Amino acid sequence: MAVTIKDVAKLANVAPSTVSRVIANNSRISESTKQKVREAMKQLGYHPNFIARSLASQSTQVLGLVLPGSADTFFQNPFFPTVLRGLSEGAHEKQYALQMTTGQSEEEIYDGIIQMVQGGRVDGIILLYSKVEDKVMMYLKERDFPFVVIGKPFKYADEITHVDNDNFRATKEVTDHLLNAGHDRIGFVGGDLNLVVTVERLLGYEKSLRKAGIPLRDDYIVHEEFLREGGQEAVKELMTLENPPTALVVADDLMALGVLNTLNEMDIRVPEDISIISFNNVLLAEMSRPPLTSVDINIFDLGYQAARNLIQKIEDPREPVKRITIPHKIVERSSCTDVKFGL
Amino acid sequence: MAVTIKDVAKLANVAPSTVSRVIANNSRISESTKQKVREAMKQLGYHPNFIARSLASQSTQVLGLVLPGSADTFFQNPFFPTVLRGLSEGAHEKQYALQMTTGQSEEEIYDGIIQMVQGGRVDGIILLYSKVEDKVMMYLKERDFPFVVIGKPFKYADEITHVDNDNFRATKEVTDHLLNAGHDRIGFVGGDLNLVVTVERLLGYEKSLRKAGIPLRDDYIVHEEFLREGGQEAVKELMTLENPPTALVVADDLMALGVLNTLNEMDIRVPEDISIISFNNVLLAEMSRPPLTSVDINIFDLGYQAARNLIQKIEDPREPVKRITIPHKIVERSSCTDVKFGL
DNA sequence: TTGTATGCGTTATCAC
DNA sequence: GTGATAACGCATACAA
Repeated sequence: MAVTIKDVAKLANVAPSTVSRVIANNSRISESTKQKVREAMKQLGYHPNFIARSLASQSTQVLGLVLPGSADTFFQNPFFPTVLRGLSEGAHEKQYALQMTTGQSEEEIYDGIIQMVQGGRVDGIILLYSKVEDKVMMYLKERDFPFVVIGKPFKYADEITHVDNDNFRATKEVTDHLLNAGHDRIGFVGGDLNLVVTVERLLGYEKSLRKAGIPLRDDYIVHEEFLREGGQEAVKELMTLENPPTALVVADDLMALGVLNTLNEMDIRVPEDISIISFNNVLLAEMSRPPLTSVDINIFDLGYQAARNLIQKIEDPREPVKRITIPHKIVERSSCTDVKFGL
Repeated sequence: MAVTIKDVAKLANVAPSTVSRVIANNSRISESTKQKVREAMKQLGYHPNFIARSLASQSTQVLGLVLPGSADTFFQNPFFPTVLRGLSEGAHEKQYALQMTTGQSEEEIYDGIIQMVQGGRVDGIILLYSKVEDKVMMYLKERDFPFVVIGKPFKYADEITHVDNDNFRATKEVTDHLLNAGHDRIGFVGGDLNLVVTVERLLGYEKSLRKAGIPLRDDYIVHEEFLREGGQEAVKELMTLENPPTALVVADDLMALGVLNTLNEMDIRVPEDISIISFNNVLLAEMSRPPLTSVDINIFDLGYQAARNLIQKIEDPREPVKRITIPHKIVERSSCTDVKFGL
């Protein structure tokens, strides 16, 4: 087997417990023995066994990641890698590792979480999504297990620590932005209505229009998976209305890319014929034609803060419930323009 | 504390070891006691403690993931989520979890690996890249720790289990394809030369040309990070040569998207003025304008097979070293065309 | 078929 | 300051 704390103890002529204290850098150990023990560790190439340590200390230094059930599509979205990078950095800073489970069905995923939690595999959990009805969230909440949500919990938002943008306000600002540019026929292309983020964005859009005294039109609102398939149809319908919109608020850059392609096929020019503004500001937004005006929601920070706050909560259970709001910012590119001619 | 094997034993009126055997579904336990024990487990809401189990059985059911040092850019590439999905599915099928470590520097990453391995956190490791000189790989090889490489190891390729495409052949085919379409001025836009995949692809490209009797031109070969920044410059230089290429082999869809944008700015039309063929066939290839002809390398399978083969090796150490080659396929879209006019 | 006893490699609670 | 020793929760060799 590998070299253990006992081997080190023997070589250094001390008790195993002393070695353990040296590892923890306990202050009541004399510098001289610390040196002696460390020397022995180096000599033997000792590395502490995390599993044993976890068992004894009842903590694993691992954070569990829960991906949405539709992981296949979630993985496709550039949102994922970026938030993961943020999580990864936040975790790494505090010496935590990240662990993921996945499953084909909601049920499998749920079981995976239970195993993670009850099996003691992780010290805390990060939910990478927020659904309208979520079993997992309720389970964790009831068990009082440390977790944070990226996004806004549908229920009990003030009882659950979460990291989110102010999506309502962001979408309102974006819609105002279009309004100010002279648009008054503004459509909304959103994603899955089971996701809280979609709902929030839709509400912000509606709020803006309502405030401007513009009546909401159901046929201006479309919801699709971000993948191209369905999007095509929806956009075509939207644009063949009698009075099609002159501007579109699109919930996601990837969706916007699909919209862009459909419009291109229909020979509708962006931004001359229609303005588009989307969300997330991923690399794609920069690389599309035309480059997309997009709301930068600081995806990296969403992950980074989620990790940090979870770790705080793990290390001090008295840490209060928090809502961390990550700022957003509209990044202007070339997919939006003022209305130049009366319509 | 949580409910343990002892509590279950007590309730079911058996010894703890019997409960343990029921969990393992040991065949020498009578059906009746199995039922009895399972009933008790259900009643108490028992879940086995993975940490304790890991310590006792010296196995964690966790696979470690090692990302390339430049994780920031790696994360951006759609390759990553897809391979992760494959890994995730392969692991999940056999009830393994995935764990990642990251670090800012090569040194930090290396330390992370050591901790994973020596700390007993994982049963095996998957290297998500293959660099020309790699400390981590050498470390794992020397220690004889179970691991697989996604990509082709630069050294000892026949002593290290790895999952890869035949990138040499694929690039040769692709170049042949352009040759057959009448192109004879074909450029190559590749990525980081420290990555084995880049080298392999470059060699395939050269082989094809050499075989066709076309002299290699240094000024037709360009290497850039896939991110747009540098790519712009390189492509501009390439296209302002006296006799610019009429076709480009691009190492990656994301790079190709950058190339497409640069060409668009220069008013060079694809495929009318220049043909482009790239690799990976990620979602982007489909959504770009024009849609890219791209080599589908079955990224998902790379991950899936890597996970499966690693698990095999973990569960049976006598498993021989293997080289798994994942097939590729050219997916024709609209970025390539025959040379119609003499040049 | 089932029970007993020991070990997995640490941490932590006592003593001294 | 340092050393025994008992957990931590489970698996398994050995008995019965």
